[in-house]
Amino acid sequence: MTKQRKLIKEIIYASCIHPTAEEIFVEAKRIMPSIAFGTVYRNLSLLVESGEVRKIEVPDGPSRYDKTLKPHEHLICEGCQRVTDVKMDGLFEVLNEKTGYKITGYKLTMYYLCPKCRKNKKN
Amino acid sequence: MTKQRKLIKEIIYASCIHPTAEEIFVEAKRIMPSIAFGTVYRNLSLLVESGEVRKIEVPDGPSRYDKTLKPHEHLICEGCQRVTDVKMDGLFEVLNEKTGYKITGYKLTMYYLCPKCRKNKKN
DNA sequence: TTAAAAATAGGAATTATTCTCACTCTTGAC
DNA sequence: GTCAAGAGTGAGAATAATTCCTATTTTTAA
Repeated sequence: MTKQRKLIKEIIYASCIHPTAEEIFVEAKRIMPSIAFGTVYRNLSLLVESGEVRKIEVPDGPSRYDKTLKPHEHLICEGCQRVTDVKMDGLFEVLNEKTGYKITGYKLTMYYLCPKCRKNKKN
Repeated sequence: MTKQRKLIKEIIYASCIHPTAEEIFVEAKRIMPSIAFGTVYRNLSLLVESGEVRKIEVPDGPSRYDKTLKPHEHLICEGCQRVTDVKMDGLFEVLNEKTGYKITGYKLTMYYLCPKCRKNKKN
């Protein structure tokens, strides 16, 4: 684990905003000014592959990255695009059963209107 | 509904391969040689927005488009990346209940190894 | 039929991401 | 220690997917 990769992982684990590669890069550069954008991307791929970090694909925007401490799903607000975590136990089993296939993984993203945006829409 | 949009929708509805924007463009151009790539993208967005067509985001590849006749989910093979449909009733209710939020929509993609790829991997 | 509005073709521009490569760090055998 | 091999980095070029721009064409509706 190089110091660059360690730093990138720490930034993700310290953040609660599900940062984009660019946001991670900016924060990393603040701490280690020599770091390159390509290094951030390369290490993000490796961290995702090793399961230490999760990639969230966002429609019409750059991917976001998340820690993998506890399994959870994502809710994206259709107003402000902000990502929220939501715990949901036993979904894997439900999907395996419902499909009848041997599923190796899944990606679930749900959409809603967060309280703030619902309020704004009314006005 | 312009004739370009109609053509694009028909191509998607006639296809069973969940075509990419490019594949749609190639087929559309065969029938209407003057059509432009930008027109395909613009109309795909409009068709998705109106709910006539569904967009499937594929990790590490261009998005694919699908008809919306019957509700169903998608299985992507981790070997060949091919997309397969799978019917799953009552999932919306499950998610609404499990999360406790008023969900407006969701996107579920499941991963597996299709029979062909499983066989190839063994050899 | 004619003016306004909407959509198109074609290509340039943008965005997110990956690739290339010269250089710099380890690291482990001697 | 030191030297060679391999892994990883920084900087920027390249690519892929998609969106944007604009002059022109088509449609609409008065």
